[in-house]
Amino acid sequence: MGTIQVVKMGQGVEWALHACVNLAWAGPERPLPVATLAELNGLPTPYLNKQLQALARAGVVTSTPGARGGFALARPPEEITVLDVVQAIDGTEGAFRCTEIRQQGPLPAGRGAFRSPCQIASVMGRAEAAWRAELAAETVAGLAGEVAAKVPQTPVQIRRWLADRTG
Amino acid sequence: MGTIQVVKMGQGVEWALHACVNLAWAGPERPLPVATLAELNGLPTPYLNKQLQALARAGVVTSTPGARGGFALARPPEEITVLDVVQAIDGTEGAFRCTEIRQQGPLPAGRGAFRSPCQIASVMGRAEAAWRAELAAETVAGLAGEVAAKVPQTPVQIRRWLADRTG
DNA sequence: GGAATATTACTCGGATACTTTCTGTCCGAGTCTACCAGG
DNA sequence: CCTGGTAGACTCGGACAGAAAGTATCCGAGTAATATTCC
Repeated sequence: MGTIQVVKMGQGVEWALHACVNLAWAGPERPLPVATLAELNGLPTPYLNKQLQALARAGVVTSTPGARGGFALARPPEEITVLDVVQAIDGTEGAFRCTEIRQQGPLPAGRGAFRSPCQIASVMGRAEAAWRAELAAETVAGLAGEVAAKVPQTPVQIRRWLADRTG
Repeated sequence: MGTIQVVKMGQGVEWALHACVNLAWAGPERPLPVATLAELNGLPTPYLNKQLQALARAGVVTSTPGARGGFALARPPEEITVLDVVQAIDGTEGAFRCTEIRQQGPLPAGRGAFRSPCQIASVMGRAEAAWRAELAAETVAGLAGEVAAKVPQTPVQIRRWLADRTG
Protein backbone atom coordinates (compact mmCIF):
# COMPACT_ATOMS: atom_id res chain seq x y z
CA MET A 1 0.00 0.00 0.00
CA GLY A 2 1.02 3.53 -0.65
CA THR A 3 3.94 2.61 -2.85
CA ILE A 4 4.09 3.32 -6.52
CA GLN A 5 2.57 1.63 -9.46
CA VAL A 6 4.18 0.92 -12.81
CA VAL A 7 7.59 -0.77 -12.68
CA LYS A 8 7.39 -3.53 -10.13
CA MET A 9 4.24 -5.27 -9.08
CA GLY A 10 3.73 -7.10 -5.84
CA GLN A 11 3.07 -10.80 -5.92
CA GLY A 12 -0.04 -10.40 -3.80
CA VAL A 13 -1.84 -8.94 -6.82
CA GLU A 14 -1.80 -12.27 -8.58
CA TRP A 15 -3.19 -14.02 -5.54
CA ALA A 16 -5.89 -11.42 -5.04
CA LEU A 17 -7.04 -11.73 -8.65
CA HIS A 18 -7.22 -15.52 -8.48
CA ALA A 19 -9.16 -15.22 -5.24
CA CYS A 20 -11.64 -12.81 -6.84
CA VAL A 21 -12.21 -15.15 -9.77
CA ASN A 22 -12.81 -18.01 -7.38
CA LEU A 23 -15.23 -15.90 -5.38
CA ALA A 24 -17.06 -15.05 -8.60
CA TRP A 25 -17.46 -18.75 -9.34
CA ALA A 26 -18.53 -19.59 -5.82
CA GLY A 27 -21.33 -17.07 -5.96
CA PRO A 28 -22.49 -14.58 -3.32
CA GLU A 29 -24.70 -17.02 -1.43
CA ARG A 30 -22.27 -17.79 1.34
CA PRO A 31 -18.88 -16.23 2.01
CA LEU A 32 -15.67 -18.24 1.74
CA PRO A 33 -13.09 -18.37 4.56
CA VAL A 34 -9.51 -17.48 3.84
CA ALA A 35 -8.37 -21.02 4.61
CA THR A 36 -10.56 -22.39 1.82
CA LEU A 37 -9.28 -19.91 -0.76
CA ALA A 38 -5.71 -20.57 0.30
CA GLU A 39 -6.10 -24.32 0.03
CA LEU A 40 -7.65 -23.94 -3.43
CA ASN A 41 -4.50 -22.29 -4.74
CA GLY A 42 -1.87 -23.81 -2.48
CA LEU A 43 -1.02 -20.47 -0.89
CA PRO A 44 0.05 -19.55 2.66
CA THR A 45 -3.15 -18.74 4.52
CA PRO A 46 -2.03 -15.80 6.71
CA TYR A 47 -0.54 -13.80 3.88
CA LEU A 48 -3.55 -14.25 1.63
CA ASN A 49 -5.56 -12.99 4.57
CA LYS A 50 -3.53 -9.81 4.44
CA GLN A 51 -4.36 -9.26 0.79
CA LEU A 52 -8.06 -9.88 1.32
CA GLN A 53 -8.08 -7.36 4.12
CA ALA A 54 -6.70 -4.81 1.68
CA LEU A 55 -9.46 -5.70 -0.76
CA ALA A 56 -12.04 -5.28 2.00
CA ARG A 57 -10.64 -1.86 2.92
CA ALA A 58 -10.92 -0.81 -0.73
CA GLY A 59 -14.53 -1.97 -0.86
CA VAL A 60 -13.95 -4.75 -3.39
CA VAL A 61 -14.99 -7.57 -1.06
CA THR A 62 -17.07 -7.75 2.09
CA SER A 63 -15.96 -9.58 5.21
CA THR A 64 -18.41 -11.27 7.56
CA PRO A 65 -16.92 -12.41 10.86
CA GLY A 66 -18.04 -15.24 13.04
CA ALA A 67 -18.82 -18.84 12.26
CA ARG A 68 -19.82 -19.53 8.63
CA GLY A 69 -18.15 -16.21 7.87
CA GLY A 70 -15.56 -15.31 5.28
CA PHE A 71 -15.16 -13.08 2.25
CA ALA A 72 -17.50 -12.42 -0.66
CA LEU A 73 -17.50 -10.00 -3.57
CA ALA A 74 -19.00 -6.67 -2.63
CA ARG A 75 -20.37 -6.07 -6.13
CA PRO A 76 -21.36 -8.20 -9.13
CA PRO A 77 -18.17 -9.41 -10.84
CA GLU A 78 -19.12 -7.40 -13.92
CA GLU A 79 -18.59 -4.22 -11.91
CA ILE A 80 -15.16 -5.13 -10.52
CA THR A 81 -12.33 -4.16 -12.83
CA VAL A 82 -8.83 -5.57 -12.68
CA LEU A 83 -7.62 -2.05 -11.94
CA ASP A 84 -9.76 -1.99 -8.79
CA VAL A 85 -7.98 -5.07 -7.49
CA VAL A 86 -4.50 -3.86 -8.45
CA GLN A 87 -5.01 -0.48 -6.83
CA ALA A 88 -6.44 -2.08 -3.71
CA ILE A 89 -3.25 -4.11 -3.24
CA ASP A 90 -0.46 -1.92 -4.57
CA GLY A 91 -2.02 1.47 -3.87
CA THR A 92 -3.34 4.19 -6.11
CA GLU A 93 -0.13 6.19 -6.20
CA GLY A 94 1.59 6.29 -9.57
CA ALA A 95 4.82 4.42 -10.27
CA PHE A 96 6.82 7.50 -11.15
CA ARG A 97 7.28 10.22 -8.60
CA CYS A 98 8.80 13.44 -9.90
CA THR A 99 11.19 14.92 -7.36
CA GLU A 100 11.47 18.15 -9.32
CA ILE A 101 15.22 17.94 -9.61
CA ARG A 102 15.07 20.58 -12.34
CA GLN A 103 14.67 23.10 -9.52
CA GLN A 104 17.90 21.94 -7.86
CA GLY A 105 21.48 22.57 -8.82
CA PRO A 106 23.19 25.75 -9.99
CA LEU A 107 20.58 26.41 -12.70
CA PRO A 108 17.16 26.04 -11.07
CA ALA A 109 14.20 26.14 -13.41
CA GLY A 110 12.75 29.62 -13.45
CA ARG A 111 9.20 30.68 -12.74
CA GLY A 112 8.20 29.85 -16.32
CA ALA A 113 8.62 26.18 -15.58
CA PHE A 114 6.00 26.20 -12.88
CA ARG A 115 3.23 26.66 -15.39
CA SER A 116 3.62 23.23 -16.95
CA PRO A 117 4.77 20.09 -15.17
CA CYS A 118 8.09 18.41 -15.85
CA GLN A 119 8.08 16.88 -19.33
CA ILE A 120 9.52 13.65 -18.00
CA ALA A 121 6.73 13.34 -15.46
CA SER A 122 4.28 14.12 -18.22
CA VAL A 123 5.43 11.22 -20.38
CA MET A 124 5.35 8.87 -17.43
CA GLY A 125 1.87 10.01 -16.57
CA ARG A 126 0.66 9.30 -20.09
CA ALA A 127 2.19 5.83 -20.02
CA GLU A 128 0.63 4.99 -16.67
CA ALA A 129 -2.74 6.27 -17.85
CA ALA A 130 -2.58 3.91 -20.83
CA TRP A 131 -1.66 1.08 -18.47
CA ARG A 132 -4.55 1.85 -16.16
CA ALA A 133 -7.01 2.14 -19.06
CA GLU A 134 -6.08 -1.34 -20.22
CA LEU A 135 -6.60 -2.78 -16.76
CA ALA A 136 -9.88 -0.92 -16.30
CA ALA A 137 -11.21 -2.44 -19.53
CA GLU A 138 -11.21 -5.96 -18.09
CA THR A 139 -13.44 -7.14 -15.27
CA VAL A 140 -13.41 -10.12 -12.96
CA ALA A 141 -16.46 -11.46 -14.76
CA GLY A 142 -14.57 -11.13 -18.03
CA LEU A 143 -11.66 -13.15 -16.71
CA ALA A 144 -13.96 -15.86 -15.38
CA GLY A 145 -15.88 -15.95 -18.64
CA GLU A 146 -12.77 -16.33 -20.78
CA VAL A 147 -11.45 -19.17 -18.67
CA ALA A 148 -14.82 -20.89 -18.70
CA ALA A 149 -15.01 -20.51 -22.48
CA LYS A 150 -11.69 -22.32 -22.93
CA VAL A 151 -11.99 -24.93 -20.19
CA PRO A 152 -15.69 -25.19 -19.29
CA GLN A 153 -15.13 -27.86 -16.68
CA THR A 154 -13.11 -25.52 -14.45
CA PRO A 155 -15.96 -23.68 -12.67
CA VAL A 156 -17.94 -26.89 -12.30
CA GLN A 157 -15.05 -28.65 -10.60
CA ILE A 158 -14.47 -25.72 -8.27
CA ARG A 159 -18.12 -25.51 -7.24
CA ARG A 160 -18.20 -29.26 -6.63
CA TRP A 161 -15.03 -29.12 -4.54
CA LEU A 162 -16.47 -26.30 -2.47
CA ALA A 163 -19.74 -28.17 -1.96
CA ASP A 164 -17.93 -31.32 -0.80
CA ARG A 165 -15.81 -29.24 1.56
CA THR A 166 -18.66 -27.48 3.34
CA GLY A 167 -20.36 -30.80 3.75
CA MET B 1 18.50 -4.67 -13.00
CA GLY B 2 16.53 -7.80 -13.66
CA THR B 3 13.58 -6.76 -11.59
CA ILE B 4 10.13 -6.15 -12.93
CA GLN B 5 8.58 -3.25 -14.69
CA VAL B 6 5.12 -1.81 -14.16
CA VAL B 7 4.14 -1.06 -10.55
CA LYS B 8 7.06 0.59 -8.86
CA MET B 9 9.75 2.53 -10.66
CA GLY B 10 13.18 3.18 -9.29
CA GLN B 11 14.23 6.73 -8.62
CA GLY B 12 17.33 6.33 -10.74
CA VAL B 13 15.17 6.42 -13.86
CA GLU B 14 14.36 10.07 -13.29
CA TRP B 15 18.03 10.91 -12.83
CA ALA B 16 19.04 8.96 -15.92
CA LEU B 17 16.46 10.73 -18.08
CA HIS B 18 17.54 14.15 -16.86
CA ALA B 19 21.15 13.20 -17.51
CA CYS B 20 20.30 12.11 -21.07
CA VAL B 21 18.51 15.38 -21.78
CA ASN B 22 21.51 17.29 -20.47
CA LEU B 23 23.83 15.20 -22.63
CA ALA B 24 21.64 15.94 -25.63
CA TRP B 25 21.99 19.67 -24.97
CA ALA B 26 25.71 19.45 -24.38
CA GLY B 27 26.25 17.81 -27.75
CA PRO B 28 28.48 14.88 -28.69
CA GLU B 29 31.65 16.93 -29.13
CA ARG B 30 33.21 16.16 -25.77
CA PRO B 31 31.95 13.76 -23.11
CA LEU B 32 30.75 14.97 -19.72
CA PRO B 33 32.10 13.53 -16.45
CA VAL B 34 29.72 12.19 -13.86
CA ALA B 35 30.68 14.90 -11.40
CA THR B 36 29.52 17.60 -13.81
CA LEU B 37 26.16 15.95 -14.44
CA ALA B 38 25.68 15.38 -10.73
CA GLU B 39 26.45 18.99 -9.89
CA LEU B 40 24.04 20.19 -12.58
CA ASN B 41 21.13 18.45 -10.86
CA GLY B 42 22.30 18.49 -7.26
CA LEU B 43 22.53 14.68 -7.11
CA PRO B 44 24.94 12.39 -5.25
CA THR B 45 27.79 11.69 -7.63
CA PRO B 46 28.54 8.02 -6.90
CA TYR B 47 25.00 6.83 -7.30
CA LEU B 48 24.46 8.68 -10.54
CA ASN B 49 27.63 6.97 -11.71
CA LYS B 50 25.90 3.65 -11.12
CA GLN B 51 22.96 4.62 -13.29
CA LEU B 52 25.19 5.82 -16.11
CA GLN B 53 27.05 2.55 -16.00
CA ALA B 54 23.76 0.77 -16.54
CA LEU B 55 23.04 3.04 -19.50
CA ALA B 56 26.47 2.27 -20.93
CA ARG B 57 25.89 -1.48 -20.54
CA ALA B 58 22.62 -1.10 -22.45
CA GLY B 59 24.34 0.80 -25.24
CA VAL B 60 22.50 4.06 -24.66
CA VAL B 61 25.61 6.06 -23.78
CA THR B 62 29.33 5.58 -24.41
CA SER B 63 31.95 5.93 -21.72
CA THR B 64 35.46 7.19 -22.45
CA PRO B 65 37.94 6.80 -19.60
CA GLY B 66 40.97 8.87 -18.89
CA ALA B 67 41.46 12.60 -18.65
CA ARG B 68 38.86 14.69 -20.50
CA GLY B 69 36.74 11.55 -20.44
CA GLY B 70 33.15 11.07 -19.39
CA PHE B 71 29.83 9.99 -20.87
CA ALA B 72 28.17 10.91 -24.15
CA LEU B 73 25.07 9.71 -26.01
CA ALA B 74 25.81 6.67 -28.13
CA ARG B 75 23.21 7.64 -30.77
CA PRO B 76 21.52 10.84 -31.92
CA PRO B 77 18.91 11.82 -29.32
CA GLU B 78 16.18 11.30 -31.92
CA GLU B 79 16.99 7.58 -31.86
CA ILE B 80 16.90 7.17 -28.07
CA THR B 81 13.44 6.46 -26.74
CA VAL B 82 12.35 6.93 -23.15
CA LEU B 83 11.67 3.20 -23.07
CA ASP B 84 15.33 2.53 -23.84
CA VAL B 85 16.39 4.48 -20.77
CA VAL B 86 13.76 2.95 -18.50
CA GLN B 87 14.63 -0.57 -19.56
CA ALA B 88 18.33 0.11 -19.13
CA ILE B 89 17.82 1.08 -15.50
CA ASP B 90 14.93 -1.07 -14.29
CA GLY B 91 15.48 -4.06 -16.58
CA THR B 92 13.50 -5.46 -19.46
CA GLU B 93 11.56 -7.98 -17.43
CA GLY B 94 7.85 -7.28 -17.12
CA ALA B 95 6.27 -6.05 -13.91
CA PHE B 96 3.94 -9.00 -13.53
CA ARG B 97 5.34 -12.47 -13.20
CA CYS B 98 2.83 -15.29 -13.44
CA THR B 99 3.67 -18.04 -10.97
CA GLU B 100 1.10 -20.38 -12.54
CA ILE B 101 -0.74 -20.93 -9.31
CA ARG B 102 -3.62 -22.39 -11.30
CA GLN B 103 -1.55 -25.54 -11.52
CA GLN B 104 -1.25 -25.78 -7.76
CA GLY B 105 -3.79 -26.81 -5.15
CA PRO B 106 -6.26 -29.70 -5.18
CA LEU B 107 -7.65 -28.79 -8.63
CA PRO B 108 -4.64 -28.25 -10.90
CA ALA B 109 -5.43 -26.86 -14.32
CA GLY B 110 -5.61 -29.71 -16.81
CA ARG B 111 -3.70 -30.13 -20.01
CA GLY B 112 -6.19 -27.90 -21.82
CA ALA B 113 -4.89 -24.89 -19.94
CA PHE B 114 -1.38 -25.27 -21.30
CA ARG B 115 -2.48 -24.21 -24.74
CA SER B 116 -3.23 -20.63 -23.76
CA PRO B 117 -1.49 -18.62 -21.06
CA CYS B 118 -3.16 -17.63 -17.82
CA GLN B 119 -5.85 -15.02 -18.53
CA ILE B 120 -4.59 -12.84 -15.68
CA ALA B 121 -1.11 -12.81 -17.13
CA SER B 122 -2.62 -12.03 -20.50
CA VAL B 123 -4.35 -8.88 -19.24
CA MET B 124 -1.22 -7.74 -17.46
CA GLY B 125 0.80 -8.30 -20.58
CA ARG B 126 -1.58 -6.18 -22.62
CA ALA B 127 -1.42 -3.37 -20.06
CA GLU B 128 2.37 -3.43 -19.97
CA ALA B 129 2.51 -3.41 -23.77
CA ALA B 130 0.39 -0.26 -23.83
CA TRP B 131 2.69 1.29 -21.24
CA ARG B 132 5.79 0.42 -23.23
CA ALA B 133 4.27 1.73 -26.47
CA GLU B 134 3.62 5.09 -24.86
CA LEU B 135 7.20 5.31 -23.61
CA ALA B 136 8.61 4.19 -26.95
CA ALA B 137 6.71 6.98 -28.71
CA GLU B 138 8.75 9.69 -26.98
CA THR B 139 12.46 10.26 -27.52
CA VAL B 140 15.14 12.17 -25.67
CA ALA B 141 15.20 14.71 -28.49
CA GLY B 142 11.45 15.11 -28.10
CA LEU B 143 11.78 15.84 -24.41
CA ALA B 144 14.56 18.36 -25.00
CA GLY B 145 12.56 20.01 -27.77
CA GLU B 146 9.43 20.39 -25.68
CA VAL B 147 11.33 21.96 -22.82
CA ALA B 148 13.16 24.30 -25.18
CA ALA B 149 9.86 25.29 -26.78
CA LYS B 150 8.42 26.37 -23.44
CA VAL B 151 11.52 27.87 -21.84
CA PRO B 152 13.98 28.60 -24.66
CA GLN B 153 16.63 29.99 -22.35
CA THR B 154 17.15 26.65 -20.61
CA PRO B 155 19.53 24.98 -23.10
CA VAL B 156 21.44 28.23 -23.59
CA GLN B 157 22.06 28.59 -19.89
CA ILE B 158 23.18 25.01 -19.59
CA ARG B 159 25.63 25.27 -22.48
CA ARG B 160 27.03 28.48 -21.04
CA TRP B 161 27.44 26.93 -17.60
CA LEU B 162 29.22 23.95 -19.12
CA ALA B 163 31.52 26.19 -21.14
CA ASP B 164 32.44 28.23 -18.06
CA ARG B 165 33.12 25.08 -16.14
CA THR B 166 35.51 23.49 -18.58
CA GLY B 167 37.33 26.80 -18.85
C1' DG C 1 63.92 22.18 -31.82
C1' DG C 2 61.64 17.62 -32.11
C1' DA C 3 60.41 13.14 -30.44
C1' DA C 4 60.16 9.42 -27.26
C1' DT C 5 59.29 8.40 -22.53
C1' DA C 6 58.02 8.39 -17.73
C1' DT C 7 55.00 10.73 -14.68
C1' DT C 8 50.80 12.67 -13.23
C1' DA C 9 46.12 13.49 -12.77
C1' DC C 10 41.67 12.29 -13.97
C1' DT C 11 38.07 9.09 -15.44
C1' DC C 12 35.22 4.95 -15.18
C1' DG C 13 34.23 0.25 -13.08
C1' DG C 14 32.98 -2.95 -9.74
C1' DA C 15 32.80 -4.31 -4.85
C1' DT C 16 30.93 -2.80 -0.23
C1' DA C 17 27.40 -1.05 3.88
C1' DC C 18 22.79 0.91 5.03
C1' DT C 19 17.84 1.94 4.59
C1' DT C 20 13.35 1.01 2.99
C1' DT C 21 10.04 -2.05 1.14
C1' DC C 22 7.94 -6.38 0.56
C1' DT C 23 7.08 -11.12 2.12
C1' DG C 24 5.60 -14.23 5.53
C1' DT C 25 3.73 -15.26 10.26
C1' DC C 26 1.51 -15.00 14.65
C1' DC C 27 -1.99 -14.19 18.25
C1' DG C 28 -6.06 -11.46 20.10
C1' DA C 29 -11.07 -9.24 19.51
C1' DG C 30 -15.56 -10.03 17.79
C1' DT C 31 -19.48 -12.80 16.22
C1' DC C 32 -22.50 -16.47 14.88
C1' DT C 33 -23.86 -21.21 15.96
C1' DA C 34 -25.13 -24.84 18.66
C1' DC C 35 -26.22 -26.82 22.87
C1' DC C 36 -28.43 -26.98 27.33
C1' DA C 37 -31.41 -25.82 31.06
C1' DG C 38 -35.65 -23.97 32.63
C1' DG C 39 -40.55 -22.82 32.14
C1' DC D 1 -42.65 -28.64 23.48
C1' DC D 2 -40.89 -23.89 23.37
C1' DT D 3 -37.78 -20.18 24.95
C1' DG D 4 -33.90 -17.93 27.05
C1' DG D 5 -29.23 -18.16 28.35
C1' DT D 6 -24.63 -19.79 27.99
C1' DA D 7 -20.67 -22.01 26.37
C1' DG D 8 -18.05 -23.04 22.38
C1' DA D 9 -15.74 -22.67 18.07
C1' DC D 10 -14.81 -20.27 14.14
C1' DT D 11 -13.86 -15.97 11.66
C1' DC D 12 -11.51 -11.64 10.67
C1' DG D 13 -8.28 -7.82 12.19
C1' DG D 14 -4.08 -5.73 13.26
C1' DA D 15 0.55 -6.18 15.34
C1' DC D 16 5.17 -8.71 14.91
C1' DA D 17 9.87 -10.81 12.61
C1' DG D 18 12.64 -12.18 8.40
C1' DA D 19 14.19 -11.51 3.66
C1' DA D 20 14.95 -9.05 -0.45
C1' DA D 21 15.52 -5.13 -3.18
C1' DG D 22 16.81 -0.40 -3.65
C1' DT D 23 19.71 3.43 -2.18
C1' DA D 24 23.95 5.51 -1.16
C1' DT D 25 29.06 5.19 -0.91
C1' DC D 26 33.87 4.07 -1.37
C1' DC D 27 38.32 2.74 -3.41
C1' DG D 28 41.05 0.46 -7.18
C1' DA D 29 42.16 -0.35 -12.51
C1' DG D 30 42.86 1.90 -16.71
C1' DT D 31 43.69 5.71 -19.91
C1' DA D 32 44.75 10.18 -21.96
C1' DA D 33 47.21 14.34 -21.39
C1' DT D 34 51.33 16.51 -19.81
C1' DA D 35 55.93 17.61 -18.43
C1' DT D 36 60.55 16.01 -18.84
C1' DT D 37 64.63 14.33 -20.92
C1' DC D 38 67.46 12.81 -24.57
C1' DC D 39 68.91 13.12 -29.41
